[in-house]
Amino acid sequence: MAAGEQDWKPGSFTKNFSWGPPANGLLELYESIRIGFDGRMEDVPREVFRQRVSQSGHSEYIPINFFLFNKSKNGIDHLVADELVFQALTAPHTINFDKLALFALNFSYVGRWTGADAAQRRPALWANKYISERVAREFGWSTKRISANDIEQFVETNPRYKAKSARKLSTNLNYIYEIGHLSDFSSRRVELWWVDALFLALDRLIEDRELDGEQIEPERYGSLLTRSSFAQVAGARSLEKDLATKHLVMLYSACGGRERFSDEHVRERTELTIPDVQWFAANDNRPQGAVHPSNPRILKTIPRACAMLAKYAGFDVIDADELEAFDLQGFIRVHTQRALTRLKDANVTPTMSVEELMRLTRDK
DNA sequence: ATCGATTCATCGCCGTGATC
DNA sequence: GATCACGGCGATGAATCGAT
Repeated sequence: MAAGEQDWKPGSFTKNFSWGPPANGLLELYESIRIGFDGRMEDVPREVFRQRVSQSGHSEYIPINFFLFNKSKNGIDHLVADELVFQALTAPHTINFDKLALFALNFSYVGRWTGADAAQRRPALWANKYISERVAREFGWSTKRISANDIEQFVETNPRYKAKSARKLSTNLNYIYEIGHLSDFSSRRVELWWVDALFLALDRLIEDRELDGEQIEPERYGSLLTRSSFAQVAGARSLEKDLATKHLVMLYSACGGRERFSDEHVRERTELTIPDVQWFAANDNRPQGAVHPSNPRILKTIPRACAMLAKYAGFDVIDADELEAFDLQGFIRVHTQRALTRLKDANVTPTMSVEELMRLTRDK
């Protein structure tokens, strides 16, 4: 397995996907996922997905071989319902989805299926390395310097690249980066797509380890993420992102990792973690938002059932209606006001030490 | 184990539209 | 109006499947 796994092969990426008008971004992918999963957050047999998608007149190979995660369940190939699928099924199509999808492509963990060769488990290492080595390290996320020619030059000069030509792959990759707004990756702020990407990365890393029969304990989620290329390919780095990472990994494990999409698991987990909680089976299946009190930009959409677990992990939960019109500035205002009131109530005096002050503001 | 059928990755050609 | 780059399309041959 060793040799072939490191090879860079274009795979179906030289085949075009019919993205439609550039202004659509990755809408075609978004729709393919919705059709392929038939709107349900459950793993779907690869064969069923393919049939649904090809019947609807969309191409299949690019979604299933580059953007989604494959694994065998009871001997049948399945596509895994993970964070990317969750976003496609529960949120309208926006550039947030496109950027999350670009992350998935660049992160490049798509699992295994029958007939796939070893290299296909990481099908776009050329993109992964182009981003981490050239765009991040050399260009410092100055994305204007990305071009089909530059990609071609990068790929062609790498000894790991195994194909006759690199032109088609390069123009296709550059095209996707453009319509999917890779340029926004230069932001150092914590943004919605980045938060989702972190969850997606953990979903994929954990699944990938599982393919080799390795179960990752929740305590190791953080280091699993750190050792991966997540931080290199998820846009420009910053202290804000580093700080947010800790909170989000905690939220991820609090909600049960990949089990967060199973209401049954979440229910059991909630009853186990918070014994005296009242469980409500909600009719509303729109997701909710978990916001971290330290920074309202740390906003993660989660399955409705996870609300209690998110609160337990120290997040505030906002409802679907609120979420749709989430006003970041307003949220900050309200929270600052509350914090000031708390300080006043706590009789803050000018003679307090920094430590005392910190203790007061840190509570909850 | 064999061999035709099917699926797949790769490549090159073509029409289109942009540019000078 | 010549040239070029683009993505779409489909030909090609290799890999794999599955019926026997």
